[in-house]
Amino acid sequence: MVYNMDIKTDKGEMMAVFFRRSRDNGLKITPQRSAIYQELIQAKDHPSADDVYKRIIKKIPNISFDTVNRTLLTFSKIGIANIVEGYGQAKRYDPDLETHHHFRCMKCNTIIDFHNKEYDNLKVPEDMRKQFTAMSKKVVLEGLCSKCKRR
Amino acid sequence: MVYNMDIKTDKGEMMAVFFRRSRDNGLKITPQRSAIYQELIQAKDHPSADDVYKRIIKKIPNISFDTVNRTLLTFSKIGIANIVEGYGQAKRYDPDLETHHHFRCMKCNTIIDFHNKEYDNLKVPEDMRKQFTAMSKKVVLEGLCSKCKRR
DNA sequence: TTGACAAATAGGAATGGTTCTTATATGGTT
DNA sequence: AACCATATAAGAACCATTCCTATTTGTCAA
Repeated sequence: MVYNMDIKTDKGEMMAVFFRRSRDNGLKITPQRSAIYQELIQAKDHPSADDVYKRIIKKIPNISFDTVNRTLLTFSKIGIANIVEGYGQAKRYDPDLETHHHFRCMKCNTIIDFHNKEYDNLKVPEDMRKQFTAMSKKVVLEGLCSKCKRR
Repeated sequence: MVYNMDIKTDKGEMMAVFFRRSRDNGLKITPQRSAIYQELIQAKDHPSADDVYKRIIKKIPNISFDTVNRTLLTFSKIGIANIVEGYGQAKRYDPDLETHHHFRCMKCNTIIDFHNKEYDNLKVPEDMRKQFTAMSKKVVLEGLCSKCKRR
């Protein structure tokens, strides 16, 4: 008896998305790419390229760091992974200590400040407040700025 | 007649905060530090350490990059500047494409995902929608995680 | 199934940003 | 005015990322 036969796990679905999106974008399905994607969906800690490399080298001992790094960037380009805070740029500083919010252009990485009362008044959810001490909150919008939209 | 005599500009106030906070934290007021802070409050683009260095070298030609970098880090430690998105870490990846939100620990840099309906339903403000195309929005809370709180 | 070709990979070199080290200089205090 | 802890300049070291090139490998069409 094969109980699991028809159960589509989340991860199974994610792998299916991976195959489809790769094909749709004319990308070859290589063992390295598959392994990197698998490693990523197993991870629960928003790993860096180096983190993924360190884990995957146990399974594919001669994989190169460059492949891991390049592949993760490819994943974000075809929309099967997102890059989270820490955009791999130099640290950027802001002397404005008032609560404000950010729009970030995904193309040119410009960060634009904006103010918004509704956003300022957001409450930290109860369950988060129990575990953590939140000292600041801000809304981050990401998309295309007017310059990059034109192109 | 000195019209401006009593007008405290924002920047004047900011400089006052700079002096006070520096003293309170036992930091010396050096020409370099003052100049770096002035440069920062004039900037409107969330500059990187290198950006600030390139600007300030015109005024203090023999200042070193290291001083600029170290000083900006000091500013964020004593709370007169914030570091914005791009925490100077490696890029970090997330295979979860659903809308979710982030809590970031300011000490250990851990990013914790959480879900929240109210946050999901936030509207992009009208004036932002006119200028930009927002493709994602998320709330970022920053503070201390349970581990770092204990210490 | 095989052959051809475009795409992907490994490995190492190069780059760019950040941090460390150390000798010298200086702000703040006595 | 003199002292000392702190800050600075300069360059080396470090780390993450990207580039380069020769080799390998999916994929597709015959």
